[in-house]
Amino acid sequence: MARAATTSDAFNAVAEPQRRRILALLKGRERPVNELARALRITQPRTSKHLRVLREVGLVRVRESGQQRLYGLDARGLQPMHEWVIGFEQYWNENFDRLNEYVKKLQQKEHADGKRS
Amino acid sequence: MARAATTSDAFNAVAEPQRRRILALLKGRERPVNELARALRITQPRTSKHLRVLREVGLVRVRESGQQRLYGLDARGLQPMHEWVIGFEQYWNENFDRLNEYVKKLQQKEHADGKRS
DNA sequence: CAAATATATGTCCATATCGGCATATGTCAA
DNA sequence: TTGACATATGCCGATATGGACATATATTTG
Repeated sequence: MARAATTSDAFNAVAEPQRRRILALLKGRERPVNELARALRITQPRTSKHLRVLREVGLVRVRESGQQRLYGLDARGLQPMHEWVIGFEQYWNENFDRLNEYVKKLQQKEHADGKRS
Repeated sequence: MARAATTSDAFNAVAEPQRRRILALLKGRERPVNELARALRITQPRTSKHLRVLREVGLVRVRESGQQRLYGLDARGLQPMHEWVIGFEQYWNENFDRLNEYVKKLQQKEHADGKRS
C-alpha cells in the first residue's frame, strides 16, 4: 500500500484544488462537463476524471440530459468533514481557557442574575 | 507536475487518516513523538514524518523538552477549511428552499410575535 | 447511415506519497 | 566520554495520481 486512494473519501477528493473549484461552480446550479472544463480552463478529459472522483465519493450526481450530462452538487458528503473540523473549533480560539472562564461566568450569571453590564 | 504537494496546505495534510488521528490525539494536551507512535501503533519514523508535514502546514508546533519534543495542536490552520465547508452548509440541507421559507417565517414571527408552541 | 457534438476511458509519463529500515543527530545520566 | 533514550532523515520499493493525447461510446441531426 502506498497511499489511501483519493477516491475513497471526501477528505481526499476535496484535497485537490481543481475539484474544490468544481464543487464551487456547482453551487446552486447543475452544469455540463464542457462548461466546467471551460470555466476551469482545463481539458475535458481531465474534467471528466475529476468529476468521476467526485461522483465516486458521492459529492456530485449526474443527470442525463440529451447528449450532455448535467452534474449537480450533493453536499451531504461534506457533513462528515464539517463535523470533524467543528471538533477543533474550540482549539483555534487559541486561549480556550479564557473561554472556559467566560462560560463559567455565564453560568454564575444565570444563577445569580445580575444587571446588564 | 503530478499532484499538489501534500505539504502545501491543510486540505492535503488532513487528507491523510493517520494525520487526522494525530491531530485528534493532540487535542487538549501536548505529546512526545513516541507516545503518539505507540497510540497510533505505527513506527516512530513514520510518526515523525507525519508530524513534519503537519508542522510544515502549521497545524502543530514543537517544543523542546529535555530529550523529547512535545508536539502541540495549533488548530488555527483549520479555519480556512472550516470556512470552506461552511460555504456548502446551505446545500446539504438538501432543499434549502424550505430553509429560506423557514427563515422568512422566523422574520415574520419576530415582527408579529407569536405564542410559544 | 454519416457527421457533429458531448463525454468517458485507456495509455504513457513524471512525480509525490506512504511505509519500512538503517542510521544520523541530539540529550541526559553515570 | 560512553551508553541509553528520543527523534529526525535518507534511501528504497510499490503504488496512486494528475495531466496530455488519442480514441471509444453515446446522442442528436440531416
